[in-house]
Amino acid sequence: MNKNQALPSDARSLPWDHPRFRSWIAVARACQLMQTVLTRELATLDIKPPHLDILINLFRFEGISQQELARKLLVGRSNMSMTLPQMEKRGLIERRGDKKDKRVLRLYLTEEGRRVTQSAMAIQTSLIERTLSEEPLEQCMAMAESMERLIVRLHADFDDEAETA
Amino acid sequence: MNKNQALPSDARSLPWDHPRFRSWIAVARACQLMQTVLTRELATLDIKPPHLDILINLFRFEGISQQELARKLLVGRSNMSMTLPQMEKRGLIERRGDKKDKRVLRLYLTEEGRRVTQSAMAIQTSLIERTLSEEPLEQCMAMAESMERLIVRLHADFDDEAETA
DNA sequence: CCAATAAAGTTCAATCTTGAACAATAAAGT
DNA sequence: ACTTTATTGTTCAAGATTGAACTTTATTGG
Repeated sequence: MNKNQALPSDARSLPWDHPRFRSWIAVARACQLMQTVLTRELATLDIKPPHLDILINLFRFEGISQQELARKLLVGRSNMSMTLPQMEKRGLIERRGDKKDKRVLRLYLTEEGRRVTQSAMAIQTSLIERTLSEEPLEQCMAMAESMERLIVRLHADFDDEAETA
Repeated sequence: MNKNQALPSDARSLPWDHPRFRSWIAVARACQLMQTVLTRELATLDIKPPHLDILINLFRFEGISQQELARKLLVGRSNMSMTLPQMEKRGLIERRGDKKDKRVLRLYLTEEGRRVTQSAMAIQTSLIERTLSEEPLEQCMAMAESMERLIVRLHADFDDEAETA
């Protein structure tokens, strides 16, 4: 019985024999598909999922800084520096310097941005509702709670590895 | 009571009031974090999640064609045409022409590729087990079943929109 | 007050991904 | 047999993302 455990690289005990592994693969696959379909449906508004993520965050947290936004979205600051000016040129958002701290740029939705955000959220919500409608509400809630726990755990790993490096 | 429902673009009834929407956002966020952490841990092997996806599929389905692989991974054929030659140069995989059909290239792992795949799978499995260890097995299984159903539903949408276009 | 350090944002080069146009081969229809 | 249509894989240009180096502004410590 020690034999198998002593050989981590052994072909026995393949990952797909682990129930949690299989479960997670299903989660990842569903996410990827959802993303793909969402990308297609958002095309009518000429925006992509990353833009929607930004818009939704500005919708909820008006006046957030680029840094804070990048952290929330788990992307690099440079990403924001490349993407936000484009969205500004398209008239979706506005960037104004902070009065107190001249380093930070605070972000706001324009009226047009707010309209696009609401249309896009309607598309996303409809897709999600349509896709999850057959799943019992209890099951959805239980899933959400599990995911919240995973997020906490993963964030610990994330920050750990970041400061170790 | 009719007032609110008659205004779909109204600011009331925000997406995050819908329990299924909130649930899915949590799923998406957990996935993204998992991906980020996995990317960091795979760096020691000098491969990235897309490479691992390819390796795992070759591990399971030896002799698969580029087309089939692209379909499984939900990426474009051009992606495979760009990525696979790199992996071939790194000695992880091998591409051999099909005898019957001169159009198709069939994919195989090299010995080195098999070693790397096993190391990478060990990393991924360990990360998943570590992250999901506190979730009851029943809950994991229920989640997996939900996800399988979502995948079926989304795939229907996916194919629909593809052939409509 | 001044030097050192930290933080916010930008720039740039490298890498990934995608979709459209293309070449080669196979399958179908006549 | 032969023209048309499909399929497989490649190429190319455009767009997205990242990490490192850099600039400007704040903060900290002497």
